[in-house]
Amino acid sequence: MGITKTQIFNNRQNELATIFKVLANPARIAILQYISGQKACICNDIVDEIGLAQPTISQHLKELKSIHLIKGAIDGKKVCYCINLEKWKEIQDLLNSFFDKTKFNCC
Amino acid sequence: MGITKTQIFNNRQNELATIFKVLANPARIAILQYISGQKACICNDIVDEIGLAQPTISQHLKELKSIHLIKGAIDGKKVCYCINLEKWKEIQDLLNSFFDKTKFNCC
DNA sequence: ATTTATTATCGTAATATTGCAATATATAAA
DNA sequence: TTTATATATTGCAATATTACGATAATAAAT
Repeated sequence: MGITKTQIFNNRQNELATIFKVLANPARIAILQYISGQKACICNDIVDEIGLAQPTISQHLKELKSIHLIKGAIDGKKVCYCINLEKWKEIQDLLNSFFDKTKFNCC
Repeated sequence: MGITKTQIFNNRQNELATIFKVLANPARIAILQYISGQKACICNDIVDEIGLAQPTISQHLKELKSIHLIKGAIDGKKVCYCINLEKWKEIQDLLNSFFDKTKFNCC
C-alpha cells in the first residue's frame, strides 16, 4: 500500500513525523548546516557546495520551507535563504519535549 | 533516481539523516510513546494499541531496533520491548548538538 | 506429539522519495 | 530588446517505504 495511515494517529504524532521526515535526508542536513554558516545564502552557492543538481537543491529547499525551517528573501535575481530562528527553536523544543516525555518505567 | 547520494555527505550528516528517518513515521512515534508508558511491553499489545497489522508493527519494531532505540528481551514466547535509555539520551544529545551548532549569522 | 500463542520473515501491491534533464520564469546587465 | 544569470517547475526513471496476507519459526500448554 505504501501510504502512511496518518488518520489513525493524533496530530502531535503526525506533526513530529512530518518534521522528522523533512530532516531525514543528508542533503537537507547539509543545506541547513551550510546556510547557517554563511552570511550570504544564495541557492546557486548551495548547488556548488553540496554537489547535487540545481533542481534537486531547489526541491530540497522547498521541503525545508514547507515546515518554515528556512525562509527565502528575494534579492534581485537571487534568493537569500536563511534559517527561521523562531521556528528552529520551536522545533528543537518540540523534539526535546518528545524525548523528555518518554518515560522509562519498562523492564 | 530515487537513491540518496550518501557518498557525497559526511558520516555525521548521514547518521543524523538515518536517525531522523527512523523517527519519521507516526506509527513509530506512537510505538515509542506506548512502550515508554507501559511496564510490560509485548508486541501483541502494541498491535492492539496502534491499529496496524502484526507484520507491520513487527517491521516498525525492527527499524527502531536498527538504531538501538529499543531493545527486545525474549520472555517465553513473548518479547518484551523496551526503550534503550542509554541510546535514547545519546540520540537526544546528538540532535540537540545539531540544533545548537547551527548558527544564525545569515540575513 | 499436537495445539495454541507470539513474533518474524517473505512476497507483493500501492505509494513516496530522490535526483536530474528539459524547460519555464524572472530579474539584471548589456 | 536581447542576453545572461538565478531559481522554480515539470516530467520521468530508479529506488525506498508502507502495509498486509500468507507463512515460518519458536516456545508454552495440553
